[in-house]
Amino acid sequence: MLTATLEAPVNPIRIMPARQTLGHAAVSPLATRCSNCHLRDLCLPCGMTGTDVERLDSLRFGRSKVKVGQTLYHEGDRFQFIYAVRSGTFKSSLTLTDGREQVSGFHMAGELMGLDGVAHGKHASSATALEDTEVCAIPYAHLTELAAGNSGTQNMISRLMSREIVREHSIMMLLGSMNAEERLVAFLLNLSQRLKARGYSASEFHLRMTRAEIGSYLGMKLETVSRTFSAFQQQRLLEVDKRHIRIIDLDGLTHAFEMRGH
Amino acid sequence: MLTATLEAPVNPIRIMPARQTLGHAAVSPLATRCSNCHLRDLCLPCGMTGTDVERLDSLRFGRSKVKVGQTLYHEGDRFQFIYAVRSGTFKSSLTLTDGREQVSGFHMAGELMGLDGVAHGKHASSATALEDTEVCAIPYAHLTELAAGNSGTQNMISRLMSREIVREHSIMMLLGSMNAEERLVAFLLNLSQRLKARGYSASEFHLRMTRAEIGSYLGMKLETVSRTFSAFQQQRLLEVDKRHIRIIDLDGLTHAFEMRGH
DNA sequence: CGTCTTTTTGAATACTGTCAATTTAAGTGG
DNA sequence: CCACTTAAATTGACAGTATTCAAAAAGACG
Repeated sequence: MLTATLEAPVNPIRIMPARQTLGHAAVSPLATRCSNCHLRDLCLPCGMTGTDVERLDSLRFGRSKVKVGQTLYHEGDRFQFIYAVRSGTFKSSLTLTDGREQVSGFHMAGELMGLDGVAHGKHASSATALEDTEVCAIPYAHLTELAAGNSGTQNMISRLMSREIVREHSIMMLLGSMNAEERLVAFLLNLSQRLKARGYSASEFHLRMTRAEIGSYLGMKLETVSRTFSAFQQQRLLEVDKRHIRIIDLDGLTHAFEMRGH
Repeated sequence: MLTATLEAPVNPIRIMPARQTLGHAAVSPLATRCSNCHLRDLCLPCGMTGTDVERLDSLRFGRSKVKVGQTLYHEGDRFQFIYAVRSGTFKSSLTLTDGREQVSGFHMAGELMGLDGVAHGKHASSATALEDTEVCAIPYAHLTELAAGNSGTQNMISRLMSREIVREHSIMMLLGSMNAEERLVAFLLNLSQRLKARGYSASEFHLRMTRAEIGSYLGMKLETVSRTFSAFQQQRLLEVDKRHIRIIDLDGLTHAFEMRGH
């Protein structure tokens, strides 16, 4: 049914060298140091002490721009790097045995991708850019070396992984016990919070993903996603214009979300 | 609706000292050493080298018997130990805002519980024994100390956590993209494999959990679980007698499982 | 031996999915 | 730049699956 020629182009991604000689060479490398990064409170260094964060600076890693539609890594690729989103949005996804795609997460600035590759040395999911993006590519081997001599770093890795486990728990809860409306509310409130934490408006934002991708993530069909958006709009809880969302009645939404079990 | 007096008794669990003086004291302590444990290929030491496993023996940890219905730890409890199942079966579960229980996993011999507590220092789920059980209670602080001086141990921890992430991915796939029959087949095949890996029959086994617990885990109602079992029985794929399951037609089941998307 | 839990099954309902048509937006190439 | 093609989103009508409510049977447990 699908014409293969129309698949999103999957070009190889080049990792930029850690140190790119530019006109402003004196400051540019600093930007790739964790301790100075504007995302440091959201990203790898989150929860680390100041001295431990400085130790993190001995990590030398490259940055890479990934254009919309490009794939940063594929399910099954050898696991070498974990990636931190610097800007833009990614989705991660798995391919089902019948070839369909199952979206397993969305990632924005400061969030990590690829931790599922540690288990077997191969990426267990694929990461695709939903808009033009930039990532830090952190060599996992370097990170473990650093952790070997520094328990703060080691604890950070463990905490990050555990956080991922907890995060997935909550998605399991969502998929296992909520109806379509509750799922969509949970999704929107989660997005809203994460955007707020990044300095964006919590009440008005632009979705970077299609209805099909939202549906795949939430375990519902794209038509149901669309219908549920329309229903919320009619109830005056949201204003929806394609991918532009404005939350009108946050309490109403939250209420709809919590009224499971009557 | 529920009478509080009928809740399963939640007695405090006593952790037995690592070294209990018994008649056969000469061999008993060895049983708690990872390198000699009959579960070593499934449990913590899985994938470690021989010398690293021996280093694991410097971990001193206690064992604990947990009776059916008792809870090993509760959601929100301070996180101190990770637990390895020695014998019996556990469920982990979360409590939803409306008070209902969401089962997030089942755990059998050699499997670890509690890794979700690393993230915030509190257990993110509760663990309840589905039959009389025994666990090793491994102090997480000791484990990280050991890992600080031994990269093999550190990698083990990371791998185990990543494995948990991958495992949860597959449950998300299940919940997000399968219908009732497919979910139940996936569940049974998974149980079957895990039992086989532990030396039990892959084709005939006893379920330790109720229909309601299976349903909660698989995102369906207990009645649907029951009906689906009955349907499989009518199709001569299974023999079901309450909790006793016999797989008659493994290929048929597997086929039913893979025929998503026709 | 009676009580309570667990399981099974039926009937009716509700929700989500499927199929299809339409609209709008986005991207491509002349 | 416009015509054309393709993708994304919305909406309706209908079908199908899972849930809800209810009742009964079978175990489990004290």
